Amino acid sequence: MLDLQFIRDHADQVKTAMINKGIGDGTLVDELISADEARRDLITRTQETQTESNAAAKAIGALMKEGKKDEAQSAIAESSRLKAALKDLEEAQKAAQEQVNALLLEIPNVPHESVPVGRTPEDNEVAFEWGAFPEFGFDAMPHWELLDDHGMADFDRGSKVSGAGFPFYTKDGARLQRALINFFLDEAVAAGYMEIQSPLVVNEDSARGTGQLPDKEDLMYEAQRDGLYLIPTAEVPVTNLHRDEIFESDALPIRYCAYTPCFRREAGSYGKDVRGLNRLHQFDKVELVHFVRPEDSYQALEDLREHAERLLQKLELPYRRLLMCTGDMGFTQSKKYDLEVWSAAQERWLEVSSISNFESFQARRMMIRYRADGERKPRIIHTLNGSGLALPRIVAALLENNQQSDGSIRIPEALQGHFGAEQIGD
RNA sequence: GGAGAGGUGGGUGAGUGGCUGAAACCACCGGUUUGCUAAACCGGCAUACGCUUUAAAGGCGUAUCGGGGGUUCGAAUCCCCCCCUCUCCGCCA
Repeated sequence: MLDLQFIRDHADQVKTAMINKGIGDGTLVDELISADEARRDLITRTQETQTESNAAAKAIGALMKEGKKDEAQSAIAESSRLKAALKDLEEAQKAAQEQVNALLLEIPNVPHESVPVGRTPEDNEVAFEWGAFPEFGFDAMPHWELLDDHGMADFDRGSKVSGAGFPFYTKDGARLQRALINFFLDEAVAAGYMEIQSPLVVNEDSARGTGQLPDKEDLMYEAQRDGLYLIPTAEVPVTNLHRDEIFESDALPIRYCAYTPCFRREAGSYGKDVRGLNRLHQFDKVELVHFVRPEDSYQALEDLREHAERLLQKLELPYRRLLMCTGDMGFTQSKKYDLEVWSAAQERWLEVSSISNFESFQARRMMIRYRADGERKPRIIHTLNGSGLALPRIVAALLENNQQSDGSIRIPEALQGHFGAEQIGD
């Protein structure tokens, strides 16, 4: 969420941001500001009454001690009267606070000035392209056929055991998963990230902290009986790791990498968009998370992006980088890049990484702060995250792009050590 | 899952209804002393919110002793629910 004071001081800027993100016409901002005025008025009145009440209670204590029972008695009557007034005020104040909170949660983050204004995915800016599309002298097979030919995955039995979107990986398929996970983690650690393993379920507070609640509960599988959610991304547990903490100034930046399975309920479209590994309910991902000082966050975004891109280059996968436009970037982000790899048989781009700067939007809700040198008041930090990388579509592109005329699949050199072979198939 | 004991400021830890936003000690920051270090001594040291010409700073106030609710004129202290930690038992990778 945004800082209320910031919204008050920059109402027009926030309204423009909402319109550019395609979220309402900005009238919510005016509603919020007037709700906040009402709230503050009630707070002031409540506190004044509370002050009187506290003074009265204190006086009663003193009178009792001196044995002046009669005077104490009339003071108690006065105090009781104040208490009744206080109760009404407190209820009104609580309601006003809730209204402000609810409105505040509906105000999206403000896009960075470098973000292109636009409404649809067509308005995203292709900022960079790398690598050449492979040329085949034969009919290239989509990855689901390649998986099948090499016995690398079993979708049918996955459906039987769990449901659609929960494949088994088998033989070289399972080994390729393991190789990629290790490759991504090793690269991240070499780049200075601290490797951690996180819980795969989180409580409600954590889901709220990173913004999955209250609006996106349909995204997550829920263990209702225990009040827990299966994580849709490691972003949730890893960012919440430092919820309600105050860092010393020399503790930042902190950079984590974490491998986790991710669980997503989202019922997507049908047909070839969701064929094979294109869209799953459970998939594996290495996530990168940064906790940084505000002044460092845009440099950190570029560092994060470059790290993710280096992985694609090492895997020799043609990719492009999109700078997401205001309308397609999401509610909580202030700037976001997507990386998409070229899937040679499907002849389409597949999103494999999403890299975002949230500025203070997440950290404010989670109260993650740091104490700047010489400053008394703690400041909200900035958080960022990005995939480094998500596996299924990497596997899809890897298989499709590297298929050979003899039916075998070449493993990129950088991955051969982790995989333990130069190719799949004879 | 069963039984018991606990959760107080960065840490240890006092505090069983008004004198406690909270003793004391440690850590940390500033100062005095000092050839340097150490020691000693003095001072400071939570967070959020509201008000204050809301630029800071300062001042005033309110709330917070795991979380929520209740009793009371008044709660860290009494009652209820929940969460967490520890010990023992059970179960288990």
